[in-house]
Amino acid sequence: MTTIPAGRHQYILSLIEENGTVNVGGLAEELSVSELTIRRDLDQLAKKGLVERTHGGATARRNLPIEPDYLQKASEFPLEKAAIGAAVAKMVEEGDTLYINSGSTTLEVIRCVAALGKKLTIVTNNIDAPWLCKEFEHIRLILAGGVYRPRSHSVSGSLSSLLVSEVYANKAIIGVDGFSPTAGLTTPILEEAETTRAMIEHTVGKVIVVAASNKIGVVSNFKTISLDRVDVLVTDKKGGQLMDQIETPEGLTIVIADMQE
Amino acid sequence: MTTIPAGRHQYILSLIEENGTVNVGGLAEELSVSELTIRRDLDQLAKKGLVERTHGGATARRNLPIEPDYLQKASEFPLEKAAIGAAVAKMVEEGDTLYINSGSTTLEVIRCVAALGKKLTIVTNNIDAPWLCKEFEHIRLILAGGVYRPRSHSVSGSLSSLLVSEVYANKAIIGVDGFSPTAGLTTPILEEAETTRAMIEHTVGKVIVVAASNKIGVVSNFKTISLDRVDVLVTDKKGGQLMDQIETPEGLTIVIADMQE
DNA sequence: TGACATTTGAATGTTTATGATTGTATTATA
DNA sequence: TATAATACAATCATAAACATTCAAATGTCA
Repeated sequence: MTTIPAGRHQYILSLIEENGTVNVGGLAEELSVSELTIRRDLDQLAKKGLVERTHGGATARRNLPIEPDYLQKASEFPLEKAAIGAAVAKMVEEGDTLYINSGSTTLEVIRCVAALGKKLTIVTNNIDAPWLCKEFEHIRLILAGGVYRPRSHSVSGSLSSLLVSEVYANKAIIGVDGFSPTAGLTTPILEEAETTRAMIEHTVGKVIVVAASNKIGVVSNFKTISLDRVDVLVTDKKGGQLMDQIETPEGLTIVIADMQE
Repeated sequence: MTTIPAGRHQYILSLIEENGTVNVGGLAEELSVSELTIRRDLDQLAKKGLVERTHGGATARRNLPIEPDYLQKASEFPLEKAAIGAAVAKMVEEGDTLYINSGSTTLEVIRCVAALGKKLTIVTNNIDAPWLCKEFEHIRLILAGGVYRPRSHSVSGSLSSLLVSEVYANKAIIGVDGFSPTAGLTTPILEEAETTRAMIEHTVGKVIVVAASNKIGVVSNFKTISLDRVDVLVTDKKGGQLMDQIETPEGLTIVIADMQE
């Protein structure tokens, strides 16, 4: 038996693949190392997104294997994001061409929208979108080009706008880092803001902004557009309460995504 | 037991193939050399992309989370492709801007080129490239946009050419499905041919074609360009033998990628 | 033969992995 | 809900693996 960490990791993964779960004590005995070492192994595998850590062991993970820090962000408000994704999916109609920008919330939107089974064209700068859509014949996916940004799993910048300037969509689904009545939509990355703005400018129909409650009232670094171009805000229950306290602009529809549903 | 490096390398590879992992101490004892020598062996194999180096040993190279059929294709000539990738990496210089089209061989090129540690700009339509480059700060990766094609893990078509028409590279590294003195470079997909042609037309330096022996003399469906625009062909040993029988065009340099090296 | 490149091993200081210890958090059971 | 058992997190010391540099042995070519 190999005595190197990587060998243990492989073995643990194969065991999880087979049984669905593993427990710390059993592995420690079987591999003749301390339980502490096993815990560290499992933590490392969990950080890579290969297993799901549980009390006393680990279980198989079904979702995408994606980057740890991104994974963490993606699982920040999983229920809220899933609810928002489902709510947006209801607004999409057969034949739509959708602009969808990058972000963990909009990735969830892509997942829900693609699962509808409707014929759609999705134009996005999210690098994970191909992975989600690879099996769906009914989705025509157009990826924006541009400079790759690992941290945000996206491409952006002026080269992205080049493609966007040639495509017109009838709906835009936009995730933001800040949603504020005064500052409008804001993001922490200049290039992302530019690409998102280009998307909105080339949308002839409704602009739908998705934002969980932790984005409401927040102002990030770079402005995308002001709120008057936004038609619909899809948020969670808590976000709806926050919006009640704010003076909502004219013509903005607020949709509360129900998590119980 | 032979004591030459290449012999050890082959033995180590076979052992990894069989067990999934090897450890430094065990190999050193088994092969009667110092652990330092084993480490150097593993480092060399890792540099060629044949194994994955870990603390204490090495493991079989992790596979990308990619489609089965693509995976199968990618592992068709793994040693040849790794050798070709390493050979191309030697031709790349600090500061280069590279066009690299899609395909399993060129993906291997990206892996080798990215591992060099040199500051580079890579422009590609291969959707798996971000995954390979996500940890490399020294690589600026520009992804071409366009319509996503799941089967080939790429984006292509006229929207891709839009971005390509704005970027000029000083080297192009092109994978093909057919390499023929009479028919030139050919691929089975029209859009891919268009995107590849655009890349070559926007390259001011050398055009390097990579093709394992199973592509030499083959004619696929759609022509990319004729051979007179190709400066270098990088192929494997068997491919070199095939090229000897063919009348090589003027000005075409043929590089044989050595697998033992 | 001599100059040179390649391979190998030794010596060095550094990084990583492991296990013991302590106290805290979580789960199970009465 | 209270309590015991288990799993955990945090810290430290030790050991193993590592990177780096140098020098010796080996092979190659002129």
